[in-house]
Amino acid sequence: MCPWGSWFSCRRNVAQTPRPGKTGERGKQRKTGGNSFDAPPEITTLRPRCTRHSTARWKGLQSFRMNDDKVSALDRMRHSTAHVMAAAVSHLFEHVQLDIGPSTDDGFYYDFDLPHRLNTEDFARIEEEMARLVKANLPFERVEMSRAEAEQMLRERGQKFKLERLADIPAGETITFYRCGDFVDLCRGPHVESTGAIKAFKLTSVAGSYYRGKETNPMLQRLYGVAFLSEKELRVHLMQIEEAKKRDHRKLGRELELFTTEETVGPGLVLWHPKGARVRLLIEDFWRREHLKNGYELVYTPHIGRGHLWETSGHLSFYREGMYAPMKIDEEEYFVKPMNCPFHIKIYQAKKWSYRDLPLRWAELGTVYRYEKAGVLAGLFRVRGFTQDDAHIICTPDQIESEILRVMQFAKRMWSVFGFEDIKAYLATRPEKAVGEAARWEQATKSLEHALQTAGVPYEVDLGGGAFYGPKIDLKVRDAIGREWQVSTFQFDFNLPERFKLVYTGSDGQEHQPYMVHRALFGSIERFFGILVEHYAGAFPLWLAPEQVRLLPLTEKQHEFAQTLAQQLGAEDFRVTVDERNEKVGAKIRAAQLEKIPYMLILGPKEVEQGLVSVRHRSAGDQGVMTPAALMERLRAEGRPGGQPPPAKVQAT
RNA sequence: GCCGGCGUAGCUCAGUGGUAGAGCAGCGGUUUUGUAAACCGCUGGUCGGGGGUUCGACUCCCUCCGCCGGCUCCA
Repeated sequence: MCPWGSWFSCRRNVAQTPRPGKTGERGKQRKTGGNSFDAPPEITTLRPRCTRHSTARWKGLQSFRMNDDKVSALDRMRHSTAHVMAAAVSHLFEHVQLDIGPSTDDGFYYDFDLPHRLNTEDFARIEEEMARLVKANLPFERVEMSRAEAEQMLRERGQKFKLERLADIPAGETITFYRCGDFVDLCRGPHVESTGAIKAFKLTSVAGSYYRGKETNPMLQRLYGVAFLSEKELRVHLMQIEEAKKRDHRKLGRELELFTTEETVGPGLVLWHPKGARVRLLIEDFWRREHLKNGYELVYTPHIGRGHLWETSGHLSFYREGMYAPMKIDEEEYFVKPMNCPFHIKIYQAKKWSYRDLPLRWAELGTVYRYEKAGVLAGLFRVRGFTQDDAHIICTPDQIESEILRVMQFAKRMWSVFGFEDIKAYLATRPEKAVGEAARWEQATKSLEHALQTAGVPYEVDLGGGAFYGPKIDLKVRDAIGREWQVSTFQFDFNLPERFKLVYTGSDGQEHQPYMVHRALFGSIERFFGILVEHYAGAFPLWLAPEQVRLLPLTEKQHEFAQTLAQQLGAEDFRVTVDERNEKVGAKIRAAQLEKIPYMLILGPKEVEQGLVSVRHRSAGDQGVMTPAALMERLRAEGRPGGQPPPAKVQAT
């Protein structure tokens, strides 16, 4: 079983996260879901705002609960707003069963069961009723009760979920209710003094959610809202949501003709259009060159393999639901690959290796196919066919530490080229059920931690959060608008070397089992591309722009000059087109701006006469005239991977 | 997979049971244009697919597909 299981899960966490605009609250759910009752917020401070995938199973973190006095005023207010919303819903609808209603990263939610199907048209009424309760400035009153009293009260009110939540509260713990007007809720608190403290809120969405997050449980209706301490903050938040929407890679992907998916092709299967394919090619070329520079060899492996291989690897027994049905070839079953590792292992096994040959670093942009449930597919973030930027490192025990450090530094540099400087790491250690000797786990975990310390990457430890086959490091990066993305992963694997009986000959002439590390820097090229589109808001830096320069002749009298220039630029490997349409230059500029082309050259009679170009940059605006040579020098400087764009001047796009 | 919403031209969107519309894009003309949209004309649709109700369905019902927001799954 492959190592990518846990990588897989990280990816899922990310992919599942709300679209921009509904930033980050969902992560909270799982944390609160298992709690005994209407839970107060837990550690929001560990995650920056807009964390989009913090659903992560940080078991270590989960056990940590904030004390009441540490709950921020904002969280307290949001939690109280959830109660007010629950009160409003109880007033407006019949037979409301309450579950829980915690605060989230930017607001709150409350889970209910009621016969009426809530929809967005109900929001106005609910908000109105909430506003009424806020205006009445009703006090929140804390009420302690004995378990018997609490049970009786909940039973009288017919609150079956609350009764179950009550039963979860450990014996000896104080049982508290909060009363606000006629609304009483089993809740640990704390709350604001009175509803008047609630300043600015808005209901945002309604969604189904399983009771206690269990698929077999009934599905409740969850109302989400956002809440802030002032109207102004709420407005700013709503504007940020708008900004995130503008960056949605699915929208930009279509507008900029980068990629599409198509119903008759199948969901989760990506069609790369020429412009998107060009960007992808540039990314992949860069990736390959960097890997070769960094001591990797590149390999290629097939898309399908015999069933026997996947039996040995363990995929068929442990991962089959993620794999597509086999195809029969010459009476033999073949499977489309969900992972690349077994093939890399087979390359290793093609000959005998000595300790002198190690470490081996083999990389592949391997396209894999995995079954994903229909409901979870999302743009490029969650697809059924994708390309891993995969590599496997096979080394001796005394090489692992330097190898891990090397990978860490490699990742840092790669991310920085794409403008991601803010990186955080999560070290996941041995879970209860695990394969591999304890000593190996310990050595591997230590080497991971040392690498993090040496590389100076801030990290948190997720105790027991590793996959059963080995410890791992996951990296998160922060994008241009502050959202976090789970991206790279480095995972030890004590399982596959065992299953495939991997060996090398040591200096003692004996056979030893090598260490194996799986790593992906970008995760999946598709998803990385989607992140990049949102990070750059579609305005790729010069080196990645599918079209770098567009020449805009004023009239057809300048076409010839434009073509000559275009040829010169093309000869220098710049990606150039000429807009020869019968349009005014303003219209040509507008088109180029909307296509987010970095440079526009306006060519009129003056330029032709003097042999100059009038340069306009998509964000810096009019740059004046210069010689073609000067322009090319500038393009070369800016057009290196990671090259700096000119200072941006505010410009409406 | 589950809950809710949505699906009308390439795109964005009007259209509440009685002959399918607009803007943009595209195409053809006119215009020869100086840093974010010239003007005129034309083309373009099984109203996501299938079934049903009805004299008549884009509109109402059922079902399937896809998309969006969540939940779940994620060895």
